[in-house]
Amino acid sequence: MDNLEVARILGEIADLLEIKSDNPFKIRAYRNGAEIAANHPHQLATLDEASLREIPGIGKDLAARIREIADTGDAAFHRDLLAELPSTVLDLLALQGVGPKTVAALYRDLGIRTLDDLERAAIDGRVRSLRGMGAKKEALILRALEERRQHAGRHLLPETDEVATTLVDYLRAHAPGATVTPVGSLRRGCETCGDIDLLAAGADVSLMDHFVAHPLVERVTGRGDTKSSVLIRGGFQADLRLVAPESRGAALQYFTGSKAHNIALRDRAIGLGFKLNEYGLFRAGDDTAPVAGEREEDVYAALGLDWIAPELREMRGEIDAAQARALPRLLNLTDLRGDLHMHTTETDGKENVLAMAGAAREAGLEYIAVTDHSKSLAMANGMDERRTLAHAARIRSIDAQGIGIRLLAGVECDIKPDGSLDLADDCLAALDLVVASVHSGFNQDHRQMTDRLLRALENPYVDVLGHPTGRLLLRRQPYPFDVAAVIDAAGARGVALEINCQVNRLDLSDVHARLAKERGARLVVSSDAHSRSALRWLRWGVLVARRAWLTGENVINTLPLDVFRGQLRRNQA
DNA sequence: GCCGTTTTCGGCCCGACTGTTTTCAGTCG
Repeated sequence: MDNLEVARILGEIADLLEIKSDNPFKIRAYRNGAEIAANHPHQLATLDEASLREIPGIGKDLAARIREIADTGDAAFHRDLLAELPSTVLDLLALQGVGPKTVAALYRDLGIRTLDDLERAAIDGRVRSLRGMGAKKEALILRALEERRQHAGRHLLPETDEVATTLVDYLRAHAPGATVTPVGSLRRGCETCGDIDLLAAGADVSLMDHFVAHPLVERVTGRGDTKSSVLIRGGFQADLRLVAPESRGAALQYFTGSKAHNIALRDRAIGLGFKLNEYGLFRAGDDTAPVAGEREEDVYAALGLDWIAPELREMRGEIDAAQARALPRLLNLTDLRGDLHMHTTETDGKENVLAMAGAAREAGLEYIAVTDHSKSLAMANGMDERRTLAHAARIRSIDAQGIGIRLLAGVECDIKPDGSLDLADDCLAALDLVVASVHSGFNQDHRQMTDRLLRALENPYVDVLGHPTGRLLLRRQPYPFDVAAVIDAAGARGVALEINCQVNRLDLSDVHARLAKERGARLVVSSDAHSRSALRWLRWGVLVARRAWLTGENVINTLPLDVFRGQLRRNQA
């Protein structure tokens, strides 16, 4: 019983209570409990009730529920709720614009239990018969259903990584002599993954028996000696492929993809008188002795190419660059010296400045900017000018104590709908760094949103444009605006563009970040952490940066603090 | 459901936006 499963059940309880219009604070307690479980560094299932109760936010009831889940796999309270409401209504809740009240009304008055039920009702015009619903709401629901369809079956990268890691560890334990590696979109670092592809080289066929018997496996959809497919709880498909050790490199290459990259590579092989498949690179007409196959590097080398990092294998020019020996030296996580976007208990973060600084120091960072929210974000307890300056004074006073990491006093300042900033210029000027972000008014049209962002960039105290496109992966498209124009304006004014590492944002995307690099804009990779554990997310932003062909030189928070400060827009001549 | 304690009860981040209204309910963040 891992923490994620505990979190899933607590989260479902919260959702079900919400649909039932139960006490909002009780709902919050369960939701908070789910978040605690998902982010707790230790296995909750190994803690007794007294130890669980020591965790802030876990009281008598939640401790008992977590113990029950750990011991029995579920909680009676959860089962009772599911007896009142079918679990399929939880799918409705995931639709953009559909909340618990709507779900409750749909279920109670129209008997809608599933997404299919809802789609039929919306098409038939039955949804508008409900109090408070009209034609627009119906259209909204149909659009949300369509968006969901586009994303169906895909999962966020970290979620996929977590399940894959569980499977890989398990397979390695059952095949100690073999090498087991995640391949496919996960190895390429794609922002979302459709399935989990695993490669085992040098394992006995019996590994397949272990694979299909894994406790997370819900259904076995294919079972062979070299390839098996299963459905994993949580909606993942996972494939395991077995190859001989001498084919490991070729198989890694083949199963990592992308498809387009592989087609181009095989085409190149043919042109050079070879044949490339998952078993090796062979001279045409001779399948017996491979030219390369054990090491992936050798496959590329035999084709006259430098080894290409998996993140680049998307047919975006990597083969030409590899042939020209001109591939970039990609950014590494250890290159990052600073993190420029994080929140504390001053607004909606979970930890105080000192705790966040300590976690960043432990993560090996040399400096951080503390950037709590500005006043427009009332739900996050955003700061007005007075609080912003007082907070900055506290941050600087902690910094002055010398705590082994340097602190910058910043703010994440809202960009208002007209493009003005949420805090007065003299306040922004008094800080070390300002991240400016859009958090509301997403429904402006292309022209309005472009003007809004361009106007924000004109403010001389804006140093970084935070999560520039506002997208939420698998949930919300970027707001419409002229991305190239905004990138150009940022580049011209010396404003850095953020790669936000929140796992459902990853914003800028790889494609836009690469555009930014090509247009000469500078970038930063920032965690947007609201808790200590979220600093780990920097890893995902680095993957985006790598997929964007970024090197350390393109990302200014790789610089030592004194040099970095000179690169901030506010400190430029 | 959790928390604190001068309080074992009473408080718990709440404003913007939308679509439905005729003064508000629901959703989002």
